[in-house]
Amino acid sequence: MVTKVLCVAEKPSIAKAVANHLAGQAVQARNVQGETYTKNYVFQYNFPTWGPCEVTMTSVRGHLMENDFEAQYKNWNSNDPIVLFEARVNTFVKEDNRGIAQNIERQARHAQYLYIWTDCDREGEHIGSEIRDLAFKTNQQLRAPGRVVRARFSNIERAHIINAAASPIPLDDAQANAVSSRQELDLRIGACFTRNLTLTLQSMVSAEGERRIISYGSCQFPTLGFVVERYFRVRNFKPETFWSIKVMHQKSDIKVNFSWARNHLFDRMMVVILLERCLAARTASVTKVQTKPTSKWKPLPLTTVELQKCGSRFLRMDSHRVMSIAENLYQRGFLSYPRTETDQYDRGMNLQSLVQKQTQSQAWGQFAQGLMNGGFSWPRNGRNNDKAHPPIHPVNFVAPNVLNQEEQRVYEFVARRFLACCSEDARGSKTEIKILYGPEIFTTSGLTVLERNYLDVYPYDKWTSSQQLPDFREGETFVPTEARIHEGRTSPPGYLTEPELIALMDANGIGTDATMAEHILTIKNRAYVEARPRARQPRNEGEEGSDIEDESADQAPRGGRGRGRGRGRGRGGRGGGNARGGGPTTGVQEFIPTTLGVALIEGYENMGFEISLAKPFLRKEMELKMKAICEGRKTRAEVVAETVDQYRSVYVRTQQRLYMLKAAVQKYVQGGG
DNA sequence: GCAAGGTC
Repeated sequence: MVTKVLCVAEKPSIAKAVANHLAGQAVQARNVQGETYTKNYVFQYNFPTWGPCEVTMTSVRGHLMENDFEAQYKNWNSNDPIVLFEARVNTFVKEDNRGIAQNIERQARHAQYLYIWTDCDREGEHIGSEIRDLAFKTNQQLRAPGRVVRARFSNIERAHIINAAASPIPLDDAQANAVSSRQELDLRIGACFTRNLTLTLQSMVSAEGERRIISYGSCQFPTLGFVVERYFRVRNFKPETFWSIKVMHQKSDIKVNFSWARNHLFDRMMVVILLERCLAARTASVTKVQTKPTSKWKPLPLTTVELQKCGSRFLRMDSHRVMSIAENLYQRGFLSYPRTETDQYDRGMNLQSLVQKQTQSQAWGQFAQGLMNGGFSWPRNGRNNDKAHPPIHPVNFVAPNVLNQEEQRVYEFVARRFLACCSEDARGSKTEIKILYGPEIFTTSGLTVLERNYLDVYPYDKWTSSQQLPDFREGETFVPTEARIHEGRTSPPGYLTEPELIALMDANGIGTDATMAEHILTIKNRAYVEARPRARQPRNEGEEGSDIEDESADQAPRGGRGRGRGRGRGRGGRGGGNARGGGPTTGVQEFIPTTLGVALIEGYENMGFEISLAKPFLRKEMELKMKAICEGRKTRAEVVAETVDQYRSVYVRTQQRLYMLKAAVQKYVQGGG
């Protein structure tokens, strides 16, 4: 009797790729009854572990199962929401997964082995356990040891897949349990708090005929919290005046501006005294002239988070839009899988063949050809590897006329980013000049770009030569042409932009690559925040904490706009901001909380619990607990029990201080702002 | 009518 193996992948694209690799040719797809996307692939394969086998390769579409409370808890009004911490939760096949579940049950019936090919991450492990449990229903034999295995793979290169097929490993129940504990907790906590908030506040915040839902979730609330926190930092900002010394020297018809090593001081008298000492010294002396090579590093391989941030910055698309377009391009076979945390390419990947495909392009084909002719350089390695997917890259060339405008922009960005990753860093030469003027040090620097390299294909990065510096020699002295005091004012931070919000979520573990854009959409849809295009230049990257900007005269009036106008709509549309007299927008969205959003966060904050529902710590704690389950330090039951206790206690105390939440809503929403 | 996580 021939040995039969059932292979199941997490998504149709993986099933197809793996089947073709193992079969060594394109395998004819067999339709699954009533299914549009899921196919079965039947072929022969000689597994080193089991010998020649008849293989059926199929797939699911993510999680198969759904959790919900028992029927008696469905009615919001007949139960106190607190019962949801204890209520029985049932797990069942999701409505639109029935066909897929049946397919697995049918195919498993005669299989000797079940080979799971879900992604190698926690969720993948859990999906694998769902598939296994379904297969057990029709085939008890599979319960014997060694009959259910999984593949360890992190990309779909042929050699890698063949290798994975040769070395099956067991499914990791600990990881699956970690996920199922998170599912149960998110459901209980989310449903309990959401029902309570909605039942308590709905009448206060809904317009006539409207029945607004006020939801709580372990991801959406911290996301809102970030927006509100920044909003208050902008509002509470008090500008301060500072002073600095600016030195200019004209030499060989070039005006050179030197900047003060102390940057600036908040004490004008002190600056006056220091300037006087400089002037008293009359001459400045050059203490250092150094020219050395410098480079601008090429970008890292593209992750989902980075794609979303760049979408906001360069493509004028919000994160949700970018993701749906990338998803579409993936399904049409143009881009690789768009949900990945990985910013390293596996050494075994044949990147040159991917570069080769891009030589067809009118726009960047020539650059790609240059890489083929010896310009190729292996991409840098970032710090992340989810062991499930490679960085986002173009898998096939597509002509622009096949795509609509937005698709073109996304495809072009991914392609250019990929080619930039495969190029050399840009090279330049940097000159630093340091002078001593009286007791004070001033510096200036100049940059000459020598080789643009990756910059030629990646216009999203800017690096340009500065003005040529005149010749200065160490020890040389001169009388500066001009030395004066400059007055500036600190300016408030801007409202939170979408790339900043995504960066905060990423850094705090709020949501995943696949869900961050959805959480942002949720807080928009719940009317907790409003988004509008920012009408000014983006702030310097990585300076989120810096409130200092030069040139007070050039400040846009970003602060003191008063509190958000709450439920009022119609503030969208372009050019909503008034900075710089309605100047051009940058395409970056900024978020402002509505009165409701502020009230929710402030209401909970005012309750003064040691753990805040609006801050990311609870989510981080959950992450740690999941890790504990994965490492065998805790059981699923322990984690669920202790977390439920923790939240129940928060919930009970919330009820005692519900008046605070109502007061905050009263103040912000009904008080008219 | 609730969450967050997969996936289309």
